[in-house]
Amino acid sequence: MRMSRDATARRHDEIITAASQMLRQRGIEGLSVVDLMQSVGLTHGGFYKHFNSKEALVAEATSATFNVICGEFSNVAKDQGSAAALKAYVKYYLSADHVNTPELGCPIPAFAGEMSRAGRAVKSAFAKGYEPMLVNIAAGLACPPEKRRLRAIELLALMSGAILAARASNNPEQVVEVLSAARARAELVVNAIE
Amino acid sequence: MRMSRDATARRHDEIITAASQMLRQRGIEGLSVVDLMQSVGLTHGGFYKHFNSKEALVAEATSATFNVICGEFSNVAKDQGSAAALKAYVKYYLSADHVNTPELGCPIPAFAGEMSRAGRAVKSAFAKGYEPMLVNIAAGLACPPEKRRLRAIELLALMSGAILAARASNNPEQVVEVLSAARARAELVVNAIE
DNA sequence: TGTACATCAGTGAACGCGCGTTCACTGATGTAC
DNA sequence: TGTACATCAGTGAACGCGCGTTCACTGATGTAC
Repeated sequence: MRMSRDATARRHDEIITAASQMLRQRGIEGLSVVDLMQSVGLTHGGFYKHFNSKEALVAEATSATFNVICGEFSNVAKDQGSAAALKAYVKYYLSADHVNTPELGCPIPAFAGEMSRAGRAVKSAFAKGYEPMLVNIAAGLACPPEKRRLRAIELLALMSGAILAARASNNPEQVVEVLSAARARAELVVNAIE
Repeated sequence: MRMSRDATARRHDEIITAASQMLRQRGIEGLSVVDLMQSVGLTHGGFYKHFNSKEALVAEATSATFNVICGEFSNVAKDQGSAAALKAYVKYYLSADHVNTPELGCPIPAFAGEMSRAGRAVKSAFAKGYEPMLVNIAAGLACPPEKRRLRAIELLALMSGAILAARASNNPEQVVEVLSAARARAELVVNAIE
């Protein structure tokens, strides 16, 4: 049965939101079209009325994920300034919460590792999403402007590597250790102390 | 036809070596038993004369991979000291070579992201392999002994995050940028300057 | 040392399963008059 | 505003494919006497 335009658009968003979470939890290869459609209460056949392929869905969901993250970041920045937004983000990024809920977290530790095997559209979406994250982070750094971009890269590498290691660990104490080590270094970088 | 004990042991090692590389190139989910056996000139049926399951193979290959890396590290350390070994490792780790040949590189950026979905044996092998890497890195740091472990964690997070980002990038200039940013920070951490 | 037998690495067909994708069909929505 | 028709989101069966795994079989190796 045909759906109204509004209903269709809402469905599309629902699917993207569900895909965004499933992607971060299970990875690209782990996301199945059947499971995804089931999770929004539909059968799999209708998937291709919304997307040309799984690749197209993953690309769109990847972009959407980065957009949501950057949107939140920018909202905090508007209210409290870039430095405060960065500090809040770093605090969240290097928290046990972020380790334990990958489906709501940063895409980098979640599925950057699959990018080398991913299709063009997905790689491109990922690269396009990575850039504004860097810009947002750089804007909140205390160091001289010309150093900010490189520092932002360092900081994001440090943080994403820490989450990657923490999630790979099977020992709760090691998770705490990794997070606190990364937090200490991140604080120095954010405040430009060295 | 039955093979000699030596031949069987050599075959086992060949399979593990091939699996170790395939694992780092394609990830756990991307490694197929058929392809693996074909790559060492055998048919897939014989796989189960060497391993109980794909899971068992991946666990063994993961351990073997970490062992090889730590072995190389220790050899350099014996010849030239821990500090020199660490510097050499950092130089290699944050090189374009490491970005471009994941099959010979560190397992962390290659497939740590799949650990949350991996089986117990694999997770355990990964965690067991991670620890000695940390010890080796810590031994080469210039900072006071009590700070070494946390610094090693930071350094490994920074480096693995940098390789993760570099490999995910589809822009050669961005790869150079990420590597040089991480190298600058890594040098400070290694030399305990701050 | 020589012979008879048990062992087992490797073969290749077959298995059930989940995957992404296709397709004929349904029926409410949107459009044209 | 009302009617007739075209559109298309969603259904559910079906497709080909690659996956991990099993199994009867082969024949050289290892073992027992």
